[in-house]
Amino acid sequence: MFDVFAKYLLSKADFTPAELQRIEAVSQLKALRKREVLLRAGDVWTYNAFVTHGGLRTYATDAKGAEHIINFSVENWWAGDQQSLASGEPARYTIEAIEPSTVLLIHKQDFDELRRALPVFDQVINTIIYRSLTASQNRIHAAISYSAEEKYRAFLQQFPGFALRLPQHMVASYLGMTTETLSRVRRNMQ
Amino acid sequence: MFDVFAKYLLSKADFTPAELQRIEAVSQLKALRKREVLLRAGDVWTYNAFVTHGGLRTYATDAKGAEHIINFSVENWWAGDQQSLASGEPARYTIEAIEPSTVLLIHKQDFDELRRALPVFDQVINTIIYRSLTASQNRIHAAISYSAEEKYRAFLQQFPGFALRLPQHMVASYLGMTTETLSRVRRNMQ
DNA sequence: CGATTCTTTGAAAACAGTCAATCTGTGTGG
DNA sequence: CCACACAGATTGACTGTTTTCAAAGAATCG
Repeated sequence: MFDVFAKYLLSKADFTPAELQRIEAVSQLKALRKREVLLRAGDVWTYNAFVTHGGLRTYATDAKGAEHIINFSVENWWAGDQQSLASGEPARYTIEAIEPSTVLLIHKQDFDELRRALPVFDQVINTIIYRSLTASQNRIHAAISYSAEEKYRAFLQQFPGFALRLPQHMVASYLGMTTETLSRVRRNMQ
Repeated sequence: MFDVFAKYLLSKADFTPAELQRIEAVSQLKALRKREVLLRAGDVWTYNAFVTHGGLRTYATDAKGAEHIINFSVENWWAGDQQSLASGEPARYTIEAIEPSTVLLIHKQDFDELRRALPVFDQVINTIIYRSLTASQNRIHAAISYSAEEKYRAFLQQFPGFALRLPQHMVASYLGMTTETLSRVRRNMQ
């Protein structure tokens, strides 16, 4: 399981075996069943989580009980509540496994220490954060500019194949529309 | 002008005079008239820009000629096209002064060097990036979950007073609705 | 003051949401 | 293996919201 993360890191930069070992030493693996919750809204989040297998969703629940998916995290990507992690406040989002999944957890303290001690690691994390910022910006752009159909097309293009792994109502929730609307959009596209 | 930035940095962490001097050495100031463009979509962006006075907007123009405001940057905040900066690709967004403004520019190379050489600076920038990520996430949440009125209310709450400095059609564009809709939302709120 | 930009309003059309029913596929227990 | 329950997807009719288009009114700037 750790080797998935090691492979990921090595694809981003050159890590020595000693460095990888140091990272492994503070990593803990956690297997999640389908629908199992990694973080519940209201709890405080103190980890950085890397998804080695499966897929998770991060969502908010509104006053009417409707869920709004803020983010998907599939294998080789990160999950977590950045706000809670940085501020120590209770998380506003719930993170839940969509499929049977495995995540690799590194505690905030260990993580920050790794960044300080290993320049390569710091560099890699930095790049990832920037990429994540860019992705957020693209999503904002889509959300405020596109029609329902354009949003769906952009989603398919950005995550090819991924839509097949997800129930459609989750895609709809991610795109900010109802299941029914997405269903009709799909019909009109054929 | 640089003292605005120095004050900002000192409010975030302790910088020695020598450190501040080193930062000043690679900073260049640029005054912008109202409507003056700092970055035009299609050009490559190679700076980090800090706004010391005034306010800018970052926007995309769609096929129909409509503008969609991705971001506002007022005094004591940052502006730039992260995607272009990181990738070297042409910028997708245009950055333009809403009011007469002053920005402090640090070239990408100098900036990265400052981060490497000055741990305090690196730390501060890191915090800012995380905060920016959190802000993006909040905005995504609002964009996919809220009604027009809720979006406007959230905007007023998040940037109190700022709405007064902006033409309303820009607020509307930022929130992903038409000027007419925002005008009607405001009427119904009274 | 005149020109321009911004805001508001109304009416119609397009779009997306809601509610309720039906259809589909999957998996479980008998 | 079948019957059934269940979750997900689709559809139709209706409602509500937002956009579009056009025009008029207000505010701002040189």
